[in-house]
Amino acid sequence: MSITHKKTEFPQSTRADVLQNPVFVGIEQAILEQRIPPGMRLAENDLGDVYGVSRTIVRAGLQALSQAHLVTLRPNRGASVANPSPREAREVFEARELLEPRSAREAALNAKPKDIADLRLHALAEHEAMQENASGRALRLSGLFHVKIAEIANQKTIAEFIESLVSRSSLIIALYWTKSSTRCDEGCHNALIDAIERHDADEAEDLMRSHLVDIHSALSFGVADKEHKTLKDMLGIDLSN
Amino acid sequence: MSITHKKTEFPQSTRADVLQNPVFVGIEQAILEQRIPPGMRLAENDLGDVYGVSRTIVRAGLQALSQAHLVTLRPNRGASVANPSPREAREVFEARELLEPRSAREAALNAKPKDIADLRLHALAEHEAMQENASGRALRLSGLFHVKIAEIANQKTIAEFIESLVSRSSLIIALYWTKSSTRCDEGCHNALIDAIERHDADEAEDLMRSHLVDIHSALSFGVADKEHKTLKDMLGIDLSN
DNA sequence: GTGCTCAATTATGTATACAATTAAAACACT
DNA sequence: AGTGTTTTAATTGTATACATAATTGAGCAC
Repeated sequence: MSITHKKTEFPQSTRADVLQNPVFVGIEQAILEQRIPPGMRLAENDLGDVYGVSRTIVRAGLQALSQAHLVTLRPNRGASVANPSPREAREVFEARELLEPRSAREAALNAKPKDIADLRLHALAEHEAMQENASGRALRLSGLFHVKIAEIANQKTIAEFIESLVSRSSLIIALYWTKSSTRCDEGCHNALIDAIERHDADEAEDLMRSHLVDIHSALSFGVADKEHKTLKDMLGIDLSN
Repeated sequence: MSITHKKTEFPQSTRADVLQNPVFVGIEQAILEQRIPPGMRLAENDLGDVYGVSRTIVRAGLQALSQAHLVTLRPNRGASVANPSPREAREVFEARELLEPRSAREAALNAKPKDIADLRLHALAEHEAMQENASGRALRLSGLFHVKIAEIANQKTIAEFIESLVSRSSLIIALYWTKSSTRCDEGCHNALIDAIERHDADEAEDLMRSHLVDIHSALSFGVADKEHKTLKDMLGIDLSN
C-alpha cells in the first residue's frame, strides 16, 4: 500500500532495458531495413513463435515500438507496422531540418580524431552495402550515419530525438520514395565528414541542411497513400468491366 | 510462423493506448505535480494495490513512463522516479531553448481566435492555482501552457518532443530549483499570449526564448544532487554530536 | 561491538490460463 | 445467387502462478 521512500544512487541508460527485448530489436531492424512494409499486421502469437518468447515479451516489445512510432497499436485489434501519413512524413522531415543542421554544427565543433575515423569507417561500410546491392542494409546504415553525427554533437537528449526521426524516415521512404537519386548519400556523407574534420561548423550545417532538403524533395505525396492503392486499382478494374 | 500481410486503413493516435493505463496517468500526474520526488522507489505490488490492477498493467505503465524519461527502470531492481543529472537537466533546457521559440513563432502565425481564448482561459486557471497556493497544480498547468502553444503551432511531431521535455522539466525543477522567482510565469505567459494574438512572430519567439532562459538560469547545479542531501544532512548531524 | 555469511523474505522476470472482444465461417432466408 | 444473422474460430486483454534474482536480517566469528 505505502510507497517506500528510498533513493537510488545512480541513474539511467534510457532504453537499455528494451534493447534486450528480441522482439523490439528484431522488428526495429526489419523495419529499418525495409524487410517488412508499412501497414503489415504483427500478430502476437506469430511474433512469439518467431522469436521463441511468450506473448508477455512480445507485448513489451510492441509497446516500445509503438512509442517510437514504428508500430501502430489499436485496442483489441493488435499491432501493425506504422503507416505514416503524408502529413506525418512532412513533419518528420521538417523536424529533422530543424534539429540536424544544428547537430552537424555542434559535431563539427566537438569532433575528435577518433570520431572522424569512426565516421570514415562507417561511410566505407555504407559504400560496401551499396555495392552489394543490399539496399536494406544500406538504408539502415545511411540512417545510422545521421545518428552518429548527432551523438558526436554531444547532446544526448537531442540525439535521441534525431534517432527516433531517422527511424521513422525509413518507413516514410518506403512509402513515398520515388526517384533513384539514391547515390546522393554517398557524396553528401563524405562531404559532411570532410567539413566536420575541418571543424568548419558553417559548412557542416549547410551541407546537412541541403542534404535533408534533397531527401525531402525526393519524396512524392502526390498520389494517395500506397495503402489505398490496391483498393483504387480494384475499383478501376471493376469499372473497366 | 508466417506474418499475415494485410493492410489497415487508418492510423494512429500515438499514445492513445497508454493514456488508458491508470498507472501511467496517475504516476505521470503525480510527478508533474511534484507529489512524488525524484528517486522514489515504485514497487510493482504497491502500485497495483493503489490503482487496483494487476502487475501486468503496472508494468506496461512503468515501461511507458520509462520511455518518457520520467521513471528509471533497472533490470531486476525495479522502477523509481527518474533522477535527472545536472547534465541531463542542462540538455533538456537547451533542447527546449532550441525548439520552443520556433514553436512560439509558428503559433503566432497560426493562432485562431479560439486558440487565443483557450490560452487566456488557461492562464486564468494558472493564476487561480497560484492564488490557492496549490504549487503542484500550478506547476503542472504552467507546463501545460507550453504544450498548448506547441500544439497551436500545428506541428505534432515537434509538439510531442516539447511535451516530453516539459514533463521532464518538472523533475528538474524539483531537484535544482532555487529562487522563489516563481512569479515570472504569470507575466511571461500573458505577454506571450498578447504577442501571439497580435501575430507578432518575432516578439513571440523572443519572449519564449527569454522566458526559458529565465527558468534555466534559476536552476542551480552547484550543490550535489538533492538525493545526497539527506545523507549530507545526516552527516552534518553526526558531526555536530 | 563490528563485520561477515547464509538463510529467509521480498521483488522482479516470464509463461500460461482464462475472459472479452473481434474477425471469419456457416447457415437460413428472401 | 445474394444478403443478413448466428455460430465458430482466432486474437487480444488481464490476472495469476511459478521461476529467478536481489535484499534484508539473524546468527556467528572475530
